[in-house]
Amino acid sequence: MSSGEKESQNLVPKAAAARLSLYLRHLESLRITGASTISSKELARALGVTAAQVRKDLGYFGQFGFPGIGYKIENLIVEIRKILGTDRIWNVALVGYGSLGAALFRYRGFEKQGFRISAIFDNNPAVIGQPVGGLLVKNITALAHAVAEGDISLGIMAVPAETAQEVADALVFAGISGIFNFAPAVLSLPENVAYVSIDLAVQLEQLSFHVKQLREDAPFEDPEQGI
Amino acid sequence: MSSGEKESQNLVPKAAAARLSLYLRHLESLRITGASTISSKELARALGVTAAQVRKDLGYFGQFGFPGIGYKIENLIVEIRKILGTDRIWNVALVGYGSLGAALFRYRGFEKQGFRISAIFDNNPAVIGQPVGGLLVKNITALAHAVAEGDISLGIMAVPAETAQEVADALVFAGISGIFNFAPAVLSLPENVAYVSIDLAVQLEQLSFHVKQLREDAPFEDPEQGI
DNA sequence: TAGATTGTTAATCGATTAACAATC
DNA sequence: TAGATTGTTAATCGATTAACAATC
Repeated sequence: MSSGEKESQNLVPKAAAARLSLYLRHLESLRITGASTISSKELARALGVTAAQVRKDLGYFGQFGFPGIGYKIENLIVEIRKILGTDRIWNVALVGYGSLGAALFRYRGFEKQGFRISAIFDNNPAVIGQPVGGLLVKNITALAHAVAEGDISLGIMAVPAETAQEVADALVFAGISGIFNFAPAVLSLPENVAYVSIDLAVQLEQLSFHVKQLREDAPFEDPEQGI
Repeated sequence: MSSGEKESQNLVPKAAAARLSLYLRHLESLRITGASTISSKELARALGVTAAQVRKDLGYFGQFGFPGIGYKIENLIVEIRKILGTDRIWNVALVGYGSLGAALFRYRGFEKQGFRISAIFDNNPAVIGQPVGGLLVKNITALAHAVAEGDISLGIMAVPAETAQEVADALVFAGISGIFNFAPAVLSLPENVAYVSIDLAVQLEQLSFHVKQLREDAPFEDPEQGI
């Protein structure tokens, strides 16, 4: 508890970090247009947020802009990548090679951002040993060894809810630093393991909730309704 | 602008609605254990939130509990389903039958919550006409007709970023009420169309960011670190 | 220089938590 | 009755927005 130890803790709203990814995505899409600078106002407009928020979000991490000019796109891309940790390659273990796991393995968007699925695991004898894009699906019992060998620090879980906690425990035991979970379950993890979870059904439920809310707020069919 | 028109607008924090889905998920998993009531404290503990938050979240929608007792699980499931709009079947159009689209179609979690993918569309001649689990992949040009015919009100987009906006426009034109988007793009949609978006690469970036933050906050390797 | 735009402080807004009377 | 727990108000906390001096 010496002074300063809590300094770096929670100064950054987590929503700010989430927006950083979206800024990056837009900046990368701008590169091909040949633009070289962008203002917080333009970036905000493209993302549907306020200019003040763009500047504040970036301000949590440093000073990247030029008054009167804006931000240099190439430079900002590099800086945001550093912040997010995608200025490097991350080796990722995929656990669960069902249809979702297979789709995630084939998904091109990951490697574009430096995430390389370098090992695949399952517990199903029918898929263990199967060759997949240059890899072999391994028995989940080989996880710890492969993680250590392959310098793997992230795990993607595409397994049923029933086995989710035990797979998570195995990933933690293997020494993984972060878990991206698709199983519809809350995982208990040690504090030093990072955690992002998506439940696809929950997201669809949110959509139906929003649809319902819109209908309640506009009880009479009025497709051209203004502000 | 007559009085009262804004009443139902934004009394409910959107984070509250998101948690409702998680409460529901946990309650459903409890059913098989035979428990019949649960307190806000127990529910909170299982989800990693505070008991006050559980009560407040539910309080936005009504009074579902019994002082001194807690909530009746069966009853609360029914009520949350009503709130989320999953007390009915939603027909869903899946647009984009690549590997992600195929995985989403096979995903069992959707139908459990009442979402039925009842039509599949693509623009690729190689997959159009292909039979898939009792359906045929249709040409995306048939969207509007099929949506009207099939009482479809939600759309899932599993298409590349490049075509995302035009697919979204087609869904809107076809009269869809909500879009679940997996394309890494910000969509422009009319205000009366609900919208949930997941960018898988963005989620992985968030994970690497959190891993990086944990490492910065604990510069010296200390796997047994306490609170 | 005048116009544009940043970085940052202060003001506002919204969401979470704590506390407790009412109820079973 | 005593103990448990809700629903809700008030207090706290955190995040967003507005404003503006500094800068190019």
